[in-house]
Amino acid sequence: MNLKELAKELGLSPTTVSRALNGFPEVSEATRKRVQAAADAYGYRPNMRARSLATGRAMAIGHVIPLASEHEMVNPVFADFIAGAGEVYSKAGYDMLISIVPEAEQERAYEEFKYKGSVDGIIVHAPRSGDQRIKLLKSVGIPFVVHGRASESDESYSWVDMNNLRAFQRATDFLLDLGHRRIALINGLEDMDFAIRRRAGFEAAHEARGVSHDDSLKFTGEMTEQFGHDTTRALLARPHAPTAIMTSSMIPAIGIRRAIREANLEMGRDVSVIIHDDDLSYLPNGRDDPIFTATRSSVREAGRRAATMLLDIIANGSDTPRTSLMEAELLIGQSTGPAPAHARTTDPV
Amino acid sequence: MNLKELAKELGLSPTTVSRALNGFPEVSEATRKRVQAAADAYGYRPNMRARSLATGRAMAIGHVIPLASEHEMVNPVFADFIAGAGEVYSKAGYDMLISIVPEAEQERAYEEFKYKGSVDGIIVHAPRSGDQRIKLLKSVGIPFVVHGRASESDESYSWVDMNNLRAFQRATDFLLDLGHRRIALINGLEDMDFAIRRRAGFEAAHEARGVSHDDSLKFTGEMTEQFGHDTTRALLARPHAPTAIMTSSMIPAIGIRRAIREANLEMGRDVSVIIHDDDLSYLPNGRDDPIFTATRSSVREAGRRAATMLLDIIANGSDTPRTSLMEAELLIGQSTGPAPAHARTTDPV
DNA sequence: CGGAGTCCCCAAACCGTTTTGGATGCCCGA
DNA sequence: TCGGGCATCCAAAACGGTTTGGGGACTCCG
Repeated sequence: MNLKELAKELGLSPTTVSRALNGFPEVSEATRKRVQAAADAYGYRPNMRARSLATGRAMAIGHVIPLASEHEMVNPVFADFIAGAGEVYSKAGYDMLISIVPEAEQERAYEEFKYKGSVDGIIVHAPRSGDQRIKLLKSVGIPFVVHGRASESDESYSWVDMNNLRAFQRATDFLLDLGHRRIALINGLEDMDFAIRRRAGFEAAHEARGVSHDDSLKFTGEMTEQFGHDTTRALLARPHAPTAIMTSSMIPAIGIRRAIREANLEMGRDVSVIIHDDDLSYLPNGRDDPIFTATRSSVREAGRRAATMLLDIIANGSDTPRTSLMEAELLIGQSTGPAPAHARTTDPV
Repeated sequence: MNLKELAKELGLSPTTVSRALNGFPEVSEATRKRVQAAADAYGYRPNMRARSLATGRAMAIGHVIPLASEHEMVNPVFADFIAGAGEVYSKAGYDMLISIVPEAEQERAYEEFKYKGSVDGIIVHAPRSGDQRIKLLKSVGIPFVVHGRASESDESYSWVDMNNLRAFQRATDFLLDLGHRRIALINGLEDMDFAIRRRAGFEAAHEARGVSHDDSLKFTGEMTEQFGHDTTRALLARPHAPTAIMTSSMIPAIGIRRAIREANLEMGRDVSVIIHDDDLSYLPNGRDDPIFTATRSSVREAGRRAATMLLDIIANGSDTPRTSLMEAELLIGQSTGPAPAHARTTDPV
């Protein structure tokens, strides 16, 4: 059942039917009701392709999510981010288009989205240091919002981000307060923006107290369970093992915990651990008595905000870029405690 | 730059340009090359909305993924399944549309996909016992492939599934061989098809040997870390605790391991654990020496197969439904061992 | 009574492709 | 010489909506 047929059925012109259904004022209330009733009865739904061809709006948002090159890994936080964004889209009648492409083909994916006319806006995921994509998208001229920020970019653009620096600075402070002096950082890939900022927070906290921090305790890699485990095992085998470990996600933290147990040590007593918790629905850290002491910020909420922001930019234009910075909570759990006495002596390194 | 402009630029009709670019034979090789060169030079990409309006094909596949009602959880295996499917789509020039909706609104989502004309086919996720969606989709008349099967349905339809029954039967057999007689099953939600089949395999293995199995050792719930942990803790506190635990996913297994350690027991010695491993990219179980003994079947590969099958059905029609059953490997890891001697006596229950 | 203003409605153009149904010119064989 | 076949191109009609630019009927007012 299409518009023309419906119009004929009603003895009206397609124009009037269209206007009635879209709530234009040039149609009497009586006929509007009649049209609406008929549309419901026949189960009429306007064809989106035709509509968007006519209006020029695709009523869809594109997400390009990169496959980390090495293990073709898809970052598990995307699932929750997308769930948050999807909520907003479906309320607004928008579709969500997802394109999963190898790291290297991302730029082509953006251009295709634009030129094929299949989306009205784009969410940029996982920005890296000096990311080229932002420049590209600005030149392409399509509305977009970045989840995160591109570190060394002087371009201005809209973004939703968590205060990574502050979160990790606070967490590091907390460990320093507990007497820890050798703290390891098991971080995300080196050039990911979030990893850079977290590292900066980690280092700032040390420097504010004049505590030395050396690079042999800092690690970067893809956030897998394996990475957390292997790194921790190697760390604990060192003569002057760290007394605390910070990491960027729940997933490697599980591996860290495994390695600590394998070394017959106890987390929270022998080794303290602080993680960043994205509040993933399937890996809850616990509300009242969290397993891990954590900086927590809901990635699903970030998805909601980014989507809301993007739809707003599409609807109202953006003279000046919008930004939204979320602060993380610091939740004390069972995985942290004072540094063991024998380690409290001056750092021998 | 659209087709009309390009045609004018070339001094040709839109018809000829369209045919040249789409490889029709009615255009000379010379002009085809000239058109192709001009298209490349101007960076022309056909507008997908217009094209699909004209052809009637949307060149997009829809995935409706349900939000588990209680915790609004999005199943983390979707990420990998979608990564696999996405690979296939992008090679074939298809887009992927994702709609994340609360459990209850799924049917509406399917109808919208169809009537709005935004997709050519649909992948059905997470079928449940006696699922109504299959009947709905057949009546709606849109090609679809189910990831999994709907247990009590007599309808015929296309699906890609893993041999859940056989996998869990083999795994249970393996535990029985090792002398275990009290085996717990921490399974997915009761009416999920995969959970039903796995339970059936679990029970079949027991019955084949005349080993009793009682329902007090079987649990169903959403596959979170917490669920695995809490259930295991309760189990281990029982007077006649089970000596082995089977579970449906890596995620609860992590909680199971945590609970075992908290009880000062050792996995693989005091309590054996077998999991099903979906081979998620961010939670690798290890290749050569797996952490968990596991039945393994790549959900990403399932995504590839389902997508390939669906595209084939769309292209060639489907007189008879297609099916693809994947067998899981049984990988021996560190989490299993012979039943402890003191438990080998006849089951006191 | 005539003209202006409103209220409803409609015919036709348009969005950017594909596809149908020729049209043109040329070569070839009868 | 003429008709048929072939190669190459094109004009116009779809596809299913929205939007522009009126137009008729009615009311109101001078």
